[in-house]
Amino acid sequence: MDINITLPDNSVRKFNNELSGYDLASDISRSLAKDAVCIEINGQLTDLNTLIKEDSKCRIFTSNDQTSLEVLRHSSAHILAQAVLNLFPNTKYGVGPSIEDGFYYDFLFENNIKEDDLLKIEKEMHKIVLEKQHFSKEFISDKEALKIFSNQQFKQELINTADKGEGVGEGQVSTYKNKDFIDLCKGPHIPNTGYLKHFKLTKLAGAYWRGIETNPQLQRIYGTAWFTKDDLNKYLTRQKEAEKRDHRKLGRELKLFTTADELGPGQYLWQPNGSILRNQIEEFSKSAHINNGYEFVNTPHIGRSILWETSGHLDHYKEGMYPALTTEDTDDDYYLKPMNCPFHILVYKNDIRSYRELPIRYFELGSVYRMEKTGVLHGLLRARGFTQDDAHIFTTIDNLNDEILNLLTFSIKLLNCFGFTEIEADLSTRPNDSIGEDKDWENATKSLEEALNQQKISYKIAQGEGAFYGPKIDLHIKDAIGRRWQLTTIQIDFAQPNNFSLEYVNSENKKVRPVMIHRALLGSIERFTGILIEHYAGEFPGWLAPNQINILTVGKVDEYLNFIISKLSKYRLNIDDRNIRLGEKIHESRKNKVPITVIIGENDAKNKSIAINYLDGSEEKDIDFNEGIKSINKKLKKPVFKI
RNA sequence: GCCGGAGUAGCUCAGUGGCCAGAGCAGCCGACUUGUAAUCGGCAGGUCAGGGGUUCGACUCCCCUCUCCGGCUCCA
Repeated sequence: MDINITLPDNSVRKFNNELSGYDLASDISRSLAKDAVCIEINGQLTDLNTLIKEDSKCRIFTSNDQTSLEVLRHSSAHILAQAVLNLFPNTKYGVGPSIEDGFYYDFLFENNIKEDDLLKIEKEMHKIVLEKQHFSKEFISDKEALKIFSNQQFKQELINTADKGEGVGEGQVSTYKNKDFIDLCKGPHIPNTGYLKHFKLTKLAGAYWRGIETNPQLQRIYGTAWFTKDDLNKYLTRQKEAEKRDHRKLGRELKLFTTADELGPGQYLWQPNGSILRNQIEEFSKSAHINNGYEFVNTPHIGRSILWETSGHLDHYKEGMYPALTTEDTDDDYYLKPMNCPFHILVYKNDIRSYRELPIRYFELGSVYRMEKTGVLHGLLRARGFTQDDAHIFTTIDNLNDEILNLLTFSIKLLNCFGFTEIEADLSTRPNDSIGEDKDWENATKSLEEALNQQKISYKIAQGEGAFYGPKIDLHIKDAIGRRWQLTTIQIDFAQPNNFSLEYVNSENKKVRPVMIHRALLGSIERFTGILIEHYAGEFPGWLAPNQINILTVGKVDEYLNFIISKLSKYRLNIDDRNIRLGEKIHESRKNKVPITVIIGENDAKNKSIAINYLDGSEEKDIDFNEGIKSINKKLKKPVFKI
C-alpha cells in the first residue's frame, strides 16, 4: 500500500509502509530530523512519533517554530511536575500549561515549599533531562484514569468535569507517560526529555485552583524554557531591561514622586520634577479638551450617602470604596468619591436641558479614591488615590454613534501625541452583576461596535467584562518594549440617567431621557505617567522633560552664558557653572536624563559656538550658536493636537 | 484578601547570638579652577520598620502588626 505525503511546498513523497513523523523528517534530510520537534498531520498537531498510516498533508515543526516552543514549554511543565513528585511524593498536582516566555505548574504541597526549594527542583529536572525519557501517549477510559489518579484530587476533578481540554474527552482521557510519571494531557510533547536544555525556574507564587478565589490556593512554580542558550540569555536580559524601566525605581532616581508610610498604601506625593511632568500632561489634555467642545467643571471629593445610593455604587461597588465618613453632628454618612460621574450628573441636573444644548460634555481632572486590595497595588500603575482625565457626555440617542466615533478619534490622536502609535481595542459586553434593560445593552454594544468598525481599529470582544451600568470600549497601547497597557475607556451608560431621572426637552417639547457616556482617555494621570516613564525609560520627549536643558560651562564665560540663556529662556533650564571637571557635569546631566546638554567654554565664547550632547549619545560640537538653537528648538518641540 | 519573599544611613547594599553596626554613592566642609561618562581629603548621618517575647546578651531566634516586592484573585 502506498502512502502519499504532501508537504507544505506541495511536493509529494511516496512511502510503501506506515511511518512516523520522525521517519518522514529523516527521509527529507538529516538536519531536519535533528531539528524536528513535532508534526502537524492533516491539520492536527501531534507528536513526532505518531504513525502516519494513510495519505496525508504533513508539516514538520522545528525548533525555529513558535509552535515547537510552546510544545517544549508544555513538556517542561511535565518535567517540572515529575521532578516535584520525585522530591515531594505526596504532592497533589493541578495543571501546567505553556505561557508566554515559559510555563508553570500548580501544586498543593504537604507543606508549602520555599523559594530556596526551586534550586533543588531545578536540579532534579536536569536529572530527568539527562535520562532522555520518552513521552508516550495513551488513551484510557475515565474509569481507569480515576483509578490511576485515585489520590490526586485535582486530576479527579478534571476527569469528572471534562471541560478543560487537559486531554479529557467523552468517556476516555489521553495521558502521557515518561518513566514513572503520568499526567492527563492531550499533548503533543517533545520526543524525549533530552530536548529540554535551556531552562530556569523563575519564581514561586500562589494561585487559586482554576483561578477561583474560593478554591484552595496552590503554589505555582514558574519557569522559562528555550531551544538555545542564546535565546534563554536574551530572555533574561530582556527581563533585566524591563526592571531598569520600572517607574518606581526611575521615579525615585529622577525625583518624580514618592510615598510615605504615614499616607497609607497606594497614595503618592508628587515631587517638583514629577509635578512639572504631570502639569505638562494635564495642560496638554486640558487644551485638547477646550478645543474640542468640552466644558470644564470642578466637583468635591466627598458626597452624602444618598448620592451613592442613587447611583448604585453602594449596591454594586461598596467594597471598592473607602469606608463611610461619619460625624456625630449629622445622621448622614459621607463617602470619598470612587468616580466623578454622580457629581457631573448633579451639574447636569441643575438646569432644564434642551435638545439644542446636547451633547453636553463635562470635563474634569477629577481625583478619585478606590479601596484597591493591598495585593494589587503597584506604584502609580495601580494606586488608591488618582486623578482621571474624566468627562461625561450627555447626548441624545441619535447622536450616540457620532459621539463615540469622535471620542475614538480624539483618544487616538491624543495618545499619538504622547508617542503611542500602536493601538488596539477591547469591546466589553454585559457582566452578570449589572443593571439596565437587555435592549439598551444590545443597542449600546452595537453602537460601540459600529464606531470601532468605522475607525478601523482592530478589536476583540471581552465577554462579560463591561461595567455594571453599560458596555465599554477600552483602548490598549503597545509600549517601547512591546507590553500592552490599557489607557482609554469609553463606557455607555443607560442606567445612571434612569437612576437620577435625567431629562432634556426634545423638539416636540417632550421630556425625554439622555444617554450618558463616561470616558477617560489617558485614564488615570498617575497610571499614565507611570506608563510614560516605563515607555521612555525615563528619557522623556523634550517637551515633557522636567529639566529640558542643562548648560555646562567650562572656564570663565559669564557674558556668553547670559547671552545663550537669553536665547533659551522659554525652556526649563539648569545652569551648571561649578568649577568641577566637565566629565563629572556630563555624567550628572546624563544621569538625570536631561534631553539637551549644552556645553559652552571660552573657545565657544570667542567663536559664538556651542556644543550639544543628546541622550542617545550623539553630539554636535563647535557649531554656530544659531544652528545649535535651531536643533534645540526642534528637539524640544511640543506636538500639535489636531483632529 | 491569599501564597511566597523582603524591610539595616536619603539611595544601593555588607553584616548568620558576642567590643560602641559598616561600605560606596548622595549631603555638608575644605583643597583643586578644570573642554566630554564620577578629582582628592575630612565631617556628619542609624530607635537595624514598629511592638512583644526567648536569652547573661538580639540587627541576628520566636510571635504579632505595618509597609514594600513577585504572583493569584480583582480592576465598576
